[in-house]
Amino acid sequence: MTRVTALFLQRRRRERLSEEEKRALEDAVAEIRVLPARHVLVHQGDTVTRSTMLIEGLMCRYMDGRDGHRQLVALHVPGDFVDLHGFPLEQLDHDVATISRSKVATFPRETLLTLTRNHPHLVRMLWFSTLLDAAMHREWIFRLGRLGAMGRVAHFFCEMKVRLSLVGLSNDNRFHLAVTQADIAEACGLTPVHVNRVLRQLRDNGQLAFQRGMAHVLDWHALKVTGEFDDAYLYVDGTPD
Amino acid sequence: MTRVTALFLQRRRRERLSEEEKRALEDAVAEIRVLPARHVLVHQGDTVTRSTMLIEGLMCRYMDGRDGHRQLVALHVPGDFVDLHGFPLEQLDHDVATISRSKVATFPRETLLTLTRNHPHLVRMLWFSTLLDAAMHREWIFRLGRLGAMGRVAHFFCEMKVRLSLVGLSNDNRFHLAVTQADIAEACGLTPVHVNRVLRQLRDNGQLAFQRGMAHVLDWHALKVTGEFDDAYLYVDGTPD
DNA sequence: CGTAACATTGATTTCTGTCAATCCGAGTGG
DNA sequence: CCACTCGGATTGACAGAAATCAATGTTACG
Repeated sequence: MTRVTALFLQRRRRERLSEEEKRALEDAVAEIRVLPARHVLVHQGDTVTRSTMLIEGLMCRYMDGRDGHRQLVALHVPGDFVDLHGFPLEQLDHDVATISRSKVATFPRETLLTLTRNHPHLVRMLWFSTLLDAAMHREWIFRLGRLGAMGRVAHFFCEMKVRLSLVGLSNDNRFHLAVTQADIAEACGLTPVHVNRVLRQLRDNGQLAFQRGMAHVLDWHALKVTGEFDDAYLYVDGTPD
Repeated sequence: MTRVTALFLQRRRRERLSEEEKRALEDAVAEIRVLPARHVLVHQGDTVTRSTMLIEGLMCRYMDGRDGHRQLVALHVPGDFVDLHGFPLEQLDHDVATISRSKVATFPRETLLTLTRNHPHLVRMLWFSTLLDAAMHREWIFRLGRLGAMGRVAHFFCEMKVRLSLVGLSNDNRFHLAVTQADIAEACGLTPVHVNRVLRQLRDNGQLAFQRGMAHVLDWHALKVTGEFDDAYLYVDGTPD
């Protein structure tokens, strides 16, 4: 029997979850839903009464600027909790939305509270998963603060390739990523027009081809150099699961 | 008797710590040390055997780029844990260092593990404090991705003013912040030269004066507008503005 | 087949980085 | 007490990167 939570922390460097813990987490799922593309799940300031894990699809977290421009602060792939930060914080400081059509599992806040009482070790795993988000946030800060446009886009694709690989959604050098150039722009702090030019350069350089939601890494080493990418911050587990 | 941990989560929107929890946290302090300015406390990749709370001074977390440029990912004021992320993560993905001479309290990892077993509610407060860091990371992503140079520097000073106020280090519109223009540049993803020009503009605009480590907010409202600043992400407890 | 969303391209402007010099203030030693 | 030095701050001239403005092209889909 495959569990909807099977991808949670998959292949991450961490203590193992016991069978009992896995079952407890699985049993905490109250509901499984499908959300349409471009659907806002949580609004900034909402009081959080449940947490959500992404099972299939692509979701993001973002903040709004005064001029209406959005800045993505996270992109979520299957296996990620998309709003677990709201569990200790009780309110969220940002919006959470789908990018493509997504299947999600819902964990009621009350059930999670019970879990934390009965499974202290599982709590540390949940905590760990939110700190993985924080580590990715830090890397995004680095990306935006220190890299030029080429580096930012290259770094973005490097991260997505590794994260999708971890959950079995990229085997060779291709992977599906249902984002538009405008989404990439919102993630990388650029304009869509400039993202377009950068993608062309990466293609012409023979590093990366991206079109219609399909990324093809042409030269992984070169792409990592361009994006100054090192996957240490993703806490990938060396040992097989 | 004042506790060294008295400033922890001070004036943050959260459940209260009981007297017993406060005592347990205080008792977990193994050592109090003074670190010189510009001293690296934790290196990227180090295995974390203890956690550190800043009592007095100013510290930062940063990542190194290939060309030797640093990017700050966090700035810490008294009352902050500077490396609590390392407790669940076990290793850190970034460096932690002092900016000015700092007094810190040390919590051995083992002691914290015991705490988490005996005080489940306190664990959620520690978790909360790391997610406050994550919320600040997100705001920094927004700052870098969506604001121009003026906005970034204005936003930076807005955040520091609010955070220092929370721990009693800014009463009127002045506060001491022992950073150089180069530090501000590393936090805001700019060059020191450009930070200098922006500071001059902010001074000429009558919004902010900063010299020799002393910031003077001349027009709080205007500064917040320039930095598109809203303190919601700091989870301040019952703030009058 | 028409429409809307997305992608592409070129021309131009604006902003920030780079380079290079100078200035200033605090602490130091003669 | 006064040169000296050094880190940090300041300024100006210039180059380069990315934004902006404005079309045009392409694809998916009802």
